Amino acid sequence: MNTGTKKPGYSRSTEDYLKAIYELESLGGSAQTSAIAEVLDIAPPSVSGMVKRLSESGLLEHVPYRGVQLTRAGRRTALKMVRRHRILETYLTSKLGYDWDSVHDEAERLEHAVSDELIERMAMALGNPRYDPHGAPIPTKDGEIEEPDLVPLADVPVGKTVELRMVSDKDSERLRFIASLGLRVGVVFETMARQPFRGPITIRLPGSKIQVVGNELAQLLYCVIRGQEVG
Amino acid sequence: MNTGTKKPGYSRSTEDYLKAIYELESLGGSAQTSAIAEVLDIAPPSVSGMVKRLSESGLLEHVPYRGVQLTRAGRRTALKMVRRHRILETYLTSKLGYDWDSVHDEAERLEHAVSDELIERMAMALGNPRYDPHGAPIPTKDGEIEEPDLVPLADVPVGKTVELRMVSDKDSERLRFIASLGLRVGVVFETMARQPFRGPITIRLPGSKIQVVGNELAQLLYCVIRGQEVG
DNA sequence: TTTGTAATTTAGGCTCTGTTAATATTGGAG
DNA sequence: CTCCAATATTAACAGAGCCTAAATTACAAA
Repeated sequence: MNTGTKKPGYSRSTEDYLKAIYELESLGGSAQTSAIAEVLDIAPPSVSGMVKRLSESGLLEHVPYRGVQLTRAGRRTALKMVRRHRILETYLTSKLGYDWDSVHDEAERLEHAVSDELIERMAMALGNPRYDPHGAPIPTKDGEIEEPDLVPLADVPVGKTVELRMVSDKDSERLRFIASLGLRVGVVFETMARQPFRGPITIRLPGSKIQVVGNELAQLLYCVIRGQEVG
Repeated sequence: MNTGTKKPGYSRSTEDYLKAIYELESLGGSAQTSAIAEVLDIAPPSVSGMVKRLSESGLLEHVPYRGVQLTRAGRRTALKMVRRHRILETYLTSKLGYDWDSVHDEAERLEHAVSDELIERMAMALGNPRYDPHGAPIPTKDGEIEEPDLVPLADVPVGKTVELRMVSDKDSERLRFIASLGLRVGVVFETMARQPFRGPITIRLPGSKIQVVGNELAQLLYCVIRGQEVG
């Protein structure tokens, strides 16, 4: 009577791989071995080995030399890890006074140790938030996630009013720098000018504060365009 | 210039062994291989192997066939784990609505994943508590722990007024049963009678509620004697 | 079509932490 | 003092997950 749908209980490594692969898939269709290796800071042959084990467990499908795709079961677990990570980040920020640039590492470790119950209690205590402190959408308990339609600041035309909606949580230094420019999730500002050749972008923040943002950074600042300045 | 005192970063297993050995030492002088194996639910030869590695790391001293004792470094780490565990239990109980019978397992996993900073933030949010929900003393940040002088209820003479101060957190079912008797840390009651031959003890709780407690359970209920009833 | 380069996988090894089976030591009972 | 039972250790091995070096495959450029 055991249909194989008991308590999964995957290893820390397994959880890390699934989450990483999920995040790579969200960007471009399927995840390459070398990309996984890069994200997890592991040698590519180690990834080959692990991918084999994970595909034998039915968590992903592997076409040798081509890449990897999560199965339904794999995606379910990956989304659970994403939910855990983002609830944890939100909790640490709202309830324990962490800054948005210091929650990532803590959540990265805790996400493997918490129970479902603890996560749901935290979510409850937070009023079931839909976004984490970096603006990333939090998957629901049953694995649904909003796919927000955002534009990197680097691609916003000049003269638009935009709202900053999401920033990558990975690099703590970068987050500190972003905050030091006066940028935070929810801030509304205007694009004033952009230099050619992937040059920096000038923006006007609330209070008419002017800042210049390099192109590389601007690619990681995800915005919604809210309106258009009168020329 | 590396004196070997950098960031420890011990494995999950190492942390479990050290904590278990610390707790065994608190009961009877030194920890036997079989006792460690029992507590950690591991085969004795595995313990022999691990003990060898831990003693090579300078965390404990091992006299073959005799037993094991923590070194200063070992005790420091053990007490850190105990602090983590007890702060976590307290936090989960006070801030996230857990019952005293359900916090142990959660804390057991989290204690390996949290950072020092998170524990200190939790402790701060709780007002630096000195006892966990089961009445166990919480070691300070620098590894000092109160050694409360408590008497098992089983050893309290009849006719005394006592306060329940501490209960083992290990067995969730037992904790539920204890609570169902009306017993909680801090409750003051009187010993009314005791049957011979390790028989049960009759107590009178606040509101004159009478309960009977088996001897085995009574050995795990640690009390202070507060006064004496007039014969 | 051939060929070079980059990406990937296979082969072989290592550490950690666990297992069981066999052996050694200790300490108490006779 | 001897011997047995309990306890502990050693030996041999397993598997997860990492590594490097060598072999293989894919793909694009010539």
